[in-house]
Amino acid sequence: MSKISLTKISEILGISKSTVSKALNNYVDVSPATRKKVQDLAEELNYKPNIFAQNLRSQESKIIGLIIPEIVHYFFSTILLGVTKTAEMYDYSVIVVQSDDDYKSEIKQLAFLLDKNVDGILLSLADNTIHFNHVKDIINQGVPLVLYDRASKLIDCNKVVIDDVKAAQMATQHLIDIGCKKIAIIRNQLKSQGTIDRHKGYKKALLENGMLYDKSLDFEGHDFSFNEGKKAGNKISKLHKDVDGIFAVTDLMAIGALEALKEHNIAVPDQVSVIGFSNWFLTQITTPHLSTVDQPGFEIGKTAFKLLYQEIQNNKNDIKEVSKTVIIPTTVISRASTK
Amino acid sequence: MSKISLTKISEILGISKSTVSKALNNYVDVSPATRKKVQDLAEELNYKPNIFAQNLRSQESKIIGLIIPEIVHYFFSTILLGVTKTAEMYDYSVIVVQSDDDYKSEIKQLAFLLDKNVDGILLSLADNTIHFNHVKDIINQGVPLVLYDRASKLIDCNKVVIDDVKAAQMATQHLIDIGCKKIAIIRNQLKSQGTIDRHKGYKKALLENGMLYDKSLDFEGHDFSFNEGKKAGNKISKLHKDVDGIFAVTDLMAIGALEALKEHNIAVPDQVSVIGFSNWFLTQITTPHLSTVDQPGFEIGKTAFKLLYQEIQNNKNDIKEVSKTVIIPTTVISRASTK
DNA sequence: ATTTTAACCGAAAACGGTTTCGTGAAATTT
DNA sequence: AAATTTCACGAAACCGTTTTCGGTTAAAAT
Repeated sequence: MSKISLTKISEILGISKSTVSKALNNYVDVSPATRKKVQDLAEELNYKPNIFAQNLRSQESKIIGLIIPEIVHYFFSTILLGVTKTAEMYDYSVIVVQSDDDYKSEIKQLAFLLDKNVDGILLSLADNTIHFNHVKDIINQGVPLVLYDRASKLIDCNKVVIDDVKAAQMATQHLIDIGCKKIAIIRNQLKSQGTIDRHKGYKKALLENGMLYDKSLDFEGHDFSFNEGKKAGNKISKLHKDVDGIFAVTDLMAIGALEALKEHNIAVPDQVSVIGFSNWFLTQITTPHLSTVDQPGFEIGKTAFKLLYQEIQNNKNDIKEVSKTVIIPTTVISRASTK
Repeated sequence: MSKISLTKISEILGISKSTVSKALNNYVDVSPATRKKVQDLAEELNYKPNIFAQNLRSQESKIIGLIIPEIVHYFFSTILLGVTKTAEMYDYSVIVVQSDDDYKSEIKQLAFLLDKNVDGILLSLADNTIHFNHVKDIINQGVPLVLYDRASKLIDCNKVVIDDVKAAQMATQHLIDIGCKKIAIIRNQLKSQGTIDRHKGYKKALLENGMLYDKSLDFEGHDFSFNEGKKAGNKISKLHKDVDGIFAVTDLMAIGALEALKEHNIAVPDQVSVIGFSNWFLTQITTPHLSTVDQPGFEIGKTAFKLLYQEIQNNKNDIKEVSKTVIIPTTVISRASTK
C-alpha cells in the first residue's frame, strides 16, 4: 500500500540506495547485471521517484506560472492552450492565475507564484500598470520572466508580441486594395499601447497611399465593446453616407458596427466593407462572415514558453544572454465582409 | 544574494534551527523574547520557507490538477476561472491540462498529473470515454478526485453537475409559458449524456403540459455547431411554417437557427421564439439577444474545488465519507428572442 | 610477482524544513 | 529542604533523492 522508495528497493535487493539510484539513472559505474536487476524490480513495483525529493535536491519545480489578464477571453485562452501544450512536451506544467487586468492584483499574483517556487513566469501586463518596479524586481532577483502580448519597452527582458502597427496597416491596406476610398476607424481611447499602435498603423496606411487622414472619420468609444462599436456604426451610417470602408480595432467593435449598418439597411460588403481585429471565433458566425486580422494566440503562447524555457536553461548554466523580442506575424483574413 | 534558510538564521542568532522553526510557527515552547528575536530577523531578511522542503516533509504539494476537455471554450474557461479563484483563497494553485475531448489523451493527462504529485484532480470526462477503469484506478489508489460537469454514474466519487433534464424542461416550459403551441427541438445525436438528458427534459415538459411529442419537430444534426443549427433552422422554415417555438440544446445551434430564420424573413420573436442553452457570451450580441439557460461555470468550478479540498482534508485525517453529488441550479434567462 | 588500471559499489553529505523526545534549569509545591 | 512541575531549548531523526568521494576487488600491464 505504502509508496515504494529507492530505499525500499535497495533493502529488497540488498544493495545500497546510491547504486539503485545510479542504476535507474543510467550511470556508467554500475554493472549490467545489477542495473537489470534494479530496473526490473522498479518496473515490477511500479516505482516512481518522489518529485518532492527531486525538487528539493535540484531546487527546481518544473512548473512555470502564467499570469493572464482575463482567462475567459478567446484570445487569452488560446494563448493558455499554446503554453500548456508546449510546456507538456518539455515535461513542464503550468499554473494559471488571473490578474483581472488590474495592477494591484498583478502584484499579488506575482507574489503568489514566487511563493510557489515556480521556475519562471509568463506575464501579460494589466491594462492599468504604468509602473514596472514589481516586474523589474523579480527580474533582478534572477527569476526567468518573459512578457507576452502586452509588454513594455521600459522593461528589459524577453518578449513575444505582435506588431500592432503593421497589422493595422495591413488591415487598412486590405480595404484600400479592394477599392475603398473613404475609410473610417473605430477604436477605444488611445490609452493602451495596442490601440495606440493600431491607430498609428491605420494612419500610416492612408499616408502611404496618398490618402488624407480625416479626423471626422476617427471614432472613439469608451471601451472596445460591442455596444461602443454599434454606436460608432450608427454615427457613420447617419453622418458619412460616403464611407465605404471601416477598420475596427477589435472584432467585437466590428460586429457592433455590422449590426448598426444592418439596422440602417446599409449592405456589407456592397456599400461598406468592414474588417475587425483578432480573429475571434465569433467572426465565423456573423453575417456576413467578418474579415479580420489573425492574432495567433497559440503561436504566441508556444513561443513565449520556449523563450522562457531557454531562459531557465541559461540560468542553470550561468549563461547571460541579451534580451530579445520575438514578433509573431499576423495575417489578414479576408472573408465576406470585405470585397 | 543566496537564499536564506532556517539554518542561516539559527547561525546568526546562535540558536538551534529547531527553535527557529518553532518560533516562526508559533509553538508554545519558545520564550516570548527569542520568538521576537527570530521573527524580527526573519522579517528583516525577508525569509521565505523553502516550499520544496515543506513539500517533502508533508508529502503534499498544495497543487491540484484540472483536466479540461477544451480550454478555448466559453463555458470551460469560466469553470477554470472559478477553480483558480477559489483555490487561491485556500492557498492552493492549479495546473491545467487539456484532454482534447479524447479518451486516450485523458489517460495521458491523468498520468501526467499524477507524476507531478498533485494533491487531487478535477476531471470532466472526454466525450468518447466509455470505459472508466483509468479513473477508478486513481480513486482506488486513494487520490482525491472529483468529476465536474461531465460525470458518469458508473464512477463512485464526488461530483458536481447540473441537472440537464430539469434545465431543458425549464427552457421548454418557458416557451410554453409565453404561449408557444408548436415547439421544435434542435439537437445533435443522442450520444453524450448531456444531449440525451436535454432531449428528455424537452419531452417531459411537453408531456406535463398535455402536448404531444412530434417526431417531425425533432431535428438532429451531426454535431452541435452553428452550421448544423442553421441547417435545422432552414428545414423548419420550409417544412413547418406553424412552428412558433424552438429549443436548441446549445447556444451555437440556436444562433445558427436564428440566422436561418432571418434569411427566410421569419420574425423572432414575433413569429417564432428561440431559446438556447449555456448562456455564452455570444448570446448577448445577437439580434435579437438570445434567451438561454444559464449554466453557471464559475459556480461549478468553485464548488468542484471546495469538494476536492474537503476530500483532501478528509484524506489526511483518515476520514471516509460517502460520495455526494452536488447539483448546481440553472436558471432560464429570458431575453428578446422569446416573448 | 608486483604495480597499475579499471570496474563496481557504498557511505555519507546535502537539499531545508518539521517534529519528537530528552535535558537542564528555574519555579513551584510539599 | 526536598520533591515535583514547568519552561525553554537543542539534538537528532526524518522526508527521498542525487552525487561526490573513497574503497575494494579483479583484471591488465610491467
